[in-house]
Amino acid sequence: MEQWIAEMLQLNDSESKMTDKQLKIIEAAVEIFSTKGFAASSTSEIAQKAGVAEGTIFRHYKTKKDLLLSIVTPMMARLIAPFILKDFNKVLNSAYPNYEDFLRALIKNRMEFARHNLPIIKIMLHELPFQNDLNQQFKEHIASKVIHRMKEITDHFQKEGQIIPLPSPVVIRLSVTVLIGFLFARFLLLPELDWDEEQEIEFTIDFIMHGLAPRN
Amino acid sequence: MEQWIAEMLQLNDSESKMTDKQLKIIEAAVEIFSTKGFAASSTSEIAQKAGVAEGTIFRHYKTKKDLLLSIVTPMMARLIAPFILKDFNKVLNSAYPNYEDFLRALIKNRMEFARHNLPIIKIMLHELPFQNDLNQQFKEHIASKVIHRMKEITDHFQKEGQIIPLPSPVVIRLSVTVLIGFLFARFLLLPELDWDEEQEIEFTIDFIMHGLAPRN
Amino acid sequence: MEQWIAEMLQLNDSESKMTDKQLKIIEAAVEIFSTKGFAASSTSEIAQKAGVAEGTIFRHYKTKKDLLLSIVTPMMARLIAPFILKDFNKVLNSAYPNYEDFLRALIKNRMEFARHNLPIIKIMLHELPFQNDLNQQFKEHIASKVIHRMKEITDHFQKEGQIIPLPSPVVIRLSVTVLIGFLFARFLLLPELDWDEEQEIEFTIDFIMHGLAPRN
Amino acid sequence: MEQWIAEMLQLNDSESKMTDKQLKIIEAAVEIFSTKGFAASSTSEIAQKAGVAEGTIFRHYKTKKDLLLSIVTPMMARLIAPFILKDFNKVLNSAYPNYEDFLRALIKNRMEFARHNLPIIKIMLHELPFQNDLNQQFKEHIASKVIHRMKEITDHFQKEGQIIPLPSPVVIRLSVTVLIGFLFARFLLLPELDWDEEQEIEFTIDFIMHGLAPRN
DNA sequence: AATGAATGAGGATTCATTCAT
DNA sequence: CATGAATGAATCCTCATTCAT
Repeated sequence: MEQWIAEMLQLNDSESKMTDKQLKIIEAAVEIFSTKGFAASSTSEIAQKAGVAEGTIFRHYKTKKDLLLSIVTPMMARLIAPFILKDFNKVLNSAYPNYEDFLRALIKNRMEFARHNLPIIKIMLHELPFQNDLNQQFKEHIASKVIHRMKEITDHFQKEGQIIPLPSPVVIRLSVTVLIGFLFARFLLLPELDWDEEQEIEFTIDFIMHGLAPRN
Repeated sequence: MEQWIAEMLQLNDSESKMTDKQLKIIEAAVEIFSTKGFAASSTSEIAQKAGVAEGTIFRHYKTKKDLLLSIVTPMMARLIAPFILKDFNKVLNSAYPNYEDFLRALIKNRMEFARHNLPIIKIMLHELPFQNDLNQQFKEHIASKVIHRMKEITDHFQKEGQIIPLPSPVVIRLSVTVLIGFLFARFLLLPELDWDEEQEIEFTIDFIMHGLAPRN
Repeated sequence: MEQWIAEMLQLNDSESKMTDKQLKIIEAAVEIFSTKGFAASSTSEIAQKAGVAEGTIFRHYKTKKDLLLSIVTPMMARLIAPFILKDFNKVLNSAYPNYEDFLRALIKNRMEFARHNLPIIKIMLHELPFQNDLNQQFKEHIASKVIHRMKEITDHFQKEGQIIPLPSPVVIRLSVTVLIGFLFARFLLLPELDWDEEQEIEFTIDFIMHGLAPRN
Repeated sequence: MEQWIAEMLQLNDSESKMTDKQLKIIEAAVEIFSTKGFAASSTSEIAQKAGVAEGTIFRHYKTKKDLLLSIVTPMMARLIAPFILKDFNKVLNSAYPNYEDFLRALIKNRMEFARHNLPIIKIMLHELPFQNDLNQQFKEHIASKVIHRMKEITDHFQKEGQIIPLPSPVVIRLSVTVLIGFLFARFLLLPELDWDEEQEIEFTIDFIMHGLAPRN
């Protein structure tokens, strides 16, 4: 778990170098928050698991909540990374000649993302409903952007006649719903199953494509 | 909120009379648990909101956890009520000549259920990952039954050639995913929107039906 | 255990008839007080063990402390019963021609008493240091009487030259110490041992008699 | 005789990495436990008397029970210190040519011990019957060792013909009973009396020696 | 930067006692 | 008489946070 956390945080905080202890604290916090929930986790347990004195946590993070935010906030950005890449439009026009390819790329990309960031994603899911600031941050900066981009894409493929001309919120909802449903089943609900991911992905995409195919 | 709670608990405890205070406690607990999460809710706050001495809570529920279970456990049963109705088979064969009708009945039924039990459903969703006993209860008594029934239904309509002969777990996952995705969006993610439920339901069903239509 | 408790309390409260429930309460209290100590015993546990509602205890005994006193106080009187029998002087002069016989009678009598009242004796021992009123009661009404009588007896046998003419407090202390030490070992310290009581008593008396024999 | 004192103090010093506050806590706890009993003492009262926040107690002692044990357990060892000194055998053979001298040394030694540790001894006496772990600890590590040593000594002096050849448990019981009886009377039962300790000790030893003298 | 002792407000829970039924 | 629901003060204990070192 260490590498990707360091990596992830360096992305965001490229200038502020993390101490070794600081990293250990984040690692411990991620594990404990993700298994017990934020409210049920104690800073002393985190300190212990991090091999750090209790006070040390508060030298780096003013409050327990701060610690949470320092974990979840950067993850938010990465959650929508594929939707805000600068060359997304280019990609949109050239790389994905059809909705199916786009879906396949998206699903695979987010799948790897989920695979490597599962604990933090869990934390995010659990705390979004309770932490108002997180919730707002999510709605304002994340959801709106994803929806915006998805709308562009949907419009694009609808114009091309590739998918059914339903209102774009409906198309987005249906697509995303199935996509997230798959990830949810794969990683959260039944992670212990022996999934044939390739095949499931194809079933899933095929399902969406037929569901959204223009009616004749 | 009072009526349906009373109703719900009368279902379960038709003989055991709840005190007035006990009911107040449950109501307060439901509201507080659902807005702050179990771990972040304090019994003293519950007592205050219920207009009851804190000790009174513990006269009726040995533990805070007990109070949670007394709220969530009966809800579990009702969660799958439509799947274990005695006359389900009859219904299956006669009332729903096709998968579409079945889906429509199911989606509408669960929609009403969600509408009337939203707070407790929230509690359930939030606590399932953290309360091991709840989780196990859910997997053993709820999920397995739903899956079992869904498999029967899927097999039935697959035999009739109404839906694509994919492995039933896949069919179930795709159907349920879309269904739950809709309920989730409607009631949890964007409840403040002005939904045209009838139309959304039709879009959703249409999407599933085309997604699962036999390929020619 | 029931009979002797009833008996004991009827001795004291010969006029006020105990309810069945009241008796049950006393029985339960004796058992629980003696195994957990007064402070660590809860009235609710007593009520439960007595098969009685919590409130019922307080109908008969105004406070938990009252309940304790109602158990211990009558036992106090019986503790010194042999020392205040009306015909004690007669007995003194006629029945016990020597100190040895007196000791033997005393030791056997108190032994039976201890055997039949062990739990209450335990309660008394444990609570005497903590309950000031009990303590005072004990010193004023019990200890002083025993000492007074013992002094008479000691004086008597010292005058007869049967025992060493030490100050009577010393003689009393040594005699009583050995006696109680034996009872303590027999019933409290090592009750599970297989005691040959007759022999131990003879050893004990012989020890005291030689220890107090006039020096030549 | 100073040796065991030195040793005893080393026992105490070795573990003293005590904070000032920690010491205050122990002092307060000893006083309150000894006057009200463990169960009737509240941690808040201890904290108050120690001039410390209540939380501080639990930083040093996980549990109220832990606090009790940290007071009583080391006292247990010191209770039998004179019986487990390494050079006890030497002492046995050389320093105490007769049982009387041994008794005198023992009684004086334990008397000083009692004088200086009265409150903790009280705590021990009160809690031994209720705290199972303490009880077991006492029986296994303390009582058995004392009895073992006493048996050696008794055997020794019986072989020399100095004391009556009764079964050693009887001899031990009688000796210890009188000794403890004296300490009990002196320090617990009638501490306010103006004791002539030297004389009482001599009376007591004389009593035992005559009681255990070989019959002719 | 790091520690860890100290804090005190707040946590869940227990308890003796009361009172309407 | 007996009940048992209700109480609220008190209990033991936890926790996030501070601060002197």
